[in-house]
Amino acid sequence: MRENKSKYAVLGILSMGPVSGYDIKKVFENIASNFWKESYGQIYPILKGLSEQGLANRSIEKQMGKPDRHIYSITDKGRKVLKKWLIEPVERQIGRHEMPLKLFFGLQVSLEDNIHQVEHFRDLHSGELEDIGSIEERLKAEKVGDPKLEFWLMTLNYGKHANSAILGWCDETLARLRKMEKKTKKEES
Amino acid sequence: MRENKSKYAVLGILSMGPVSGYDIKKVFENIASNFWKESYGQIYPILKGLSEQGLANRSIEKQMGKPDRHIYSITDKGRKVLKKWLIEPVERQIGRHEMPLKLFFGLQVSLEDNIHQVEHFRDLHSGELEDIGSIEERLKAEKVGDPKLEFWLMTLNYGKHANSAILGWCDETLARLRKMEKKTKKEES
DNA sequence: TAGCCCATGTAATTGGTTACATGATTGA
DNA sequence: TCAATCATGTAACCAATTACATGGGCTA
Repeated sequence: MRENKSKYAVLGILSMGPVSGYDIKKVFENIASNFWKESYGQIYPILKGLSEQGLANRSIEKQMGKPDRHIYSITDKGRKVLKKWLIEPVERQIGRHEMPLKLFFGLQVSLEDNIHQVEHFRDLHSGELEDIGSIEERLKAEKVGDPKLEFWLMTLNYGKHANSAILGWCDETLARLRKMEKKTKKEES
Repeated sequence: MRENKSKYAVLGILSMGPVSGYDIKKVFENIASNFWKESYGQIYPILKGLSEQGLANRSIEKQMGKPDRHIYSITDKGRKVLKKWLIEPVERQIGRHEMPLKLFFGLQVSLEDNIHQVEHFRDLHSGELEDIGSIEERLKAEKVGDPKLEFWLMTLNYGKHANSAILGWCDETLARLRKMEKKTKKEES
């Protein structure tokens, strides 16, 4: 089964209050960037579909000097559909991870090349960890007393665990690769 | 830039020795299932493309009582293209993680529902950890002395770190959800 | 005898990104 | 004055899965 998760992601944002397609993109970029993303090419057609299926209603908000905002609100039917999806058990999904794939073919390049690749990969993820940290601080300040905050912090914590684990793996892997490097140098001499 | 990584994944398998499309699928399923997968719908057209571009050569192996095997071998040009990709730095990729997405909308369902979901998610990943363990033992026995072994173990270690981190997150998250549950019960009484 | 393994491939469909089109306002 | 932000949407394209088509041999 290949369900359209984007549809539920959008419906989920609507469940927290009426927003525009533009706003939805912003939420994913600014709060949930750590585990989700959506492009406009998905969001706008989905919003159209949701209102056609009676899962959301559209109203237009006029602004001066700026384009009109198309605001969508979730309907009772929409909320029901969302809840049904939320309690459905998640399925196992095999992601595609480029870093281990490249290392799987590591014999094709030099140990030095492999080391550079892992070092670069480590940098990417330590940057991500920092980003999560700043989102966390911002939310803790902005959302005091908001009942959503506790759930949002849990999703940020997911990113913290995932990225720290990768840093740990990088360090172990770099140590192993450097050990191999020393060994081959010894054998050469 | 939206590069075709499947092409390099297939080329990478060919770099380790001549194989058929069927074999390639098996390698991903039995050794690399932890970080990669390919469907026949991708593999066969890619192999066709590779031989058209001079990156692989095809030969046919006849078998009795079984269908012919179409064996592909990598060419020098193919090996060069693969190496170029292997040393290119990996890009940051925002995956889509359904579990934190659902938790992001956690307010829409009961704490109990959230707990069930996380418990189920935990089971999935502890199963995955076990799978990785058995692949590791099998490889250690089968591939003694093979220079690829060390690299393959590093990719398995990636899965170990990633999955252990998720288990840790699940435990923390379950504790937090249960604490919230107790608190709401107290408030009700 | 039902179902899985062997083995190759194509066609249909869905999922997702990127480019394009439009245009005013604001800040560096 | 250049770039960014605000704001909505479509069209073209690429990536990937699933279903379909074929068919013999093996095993529970």
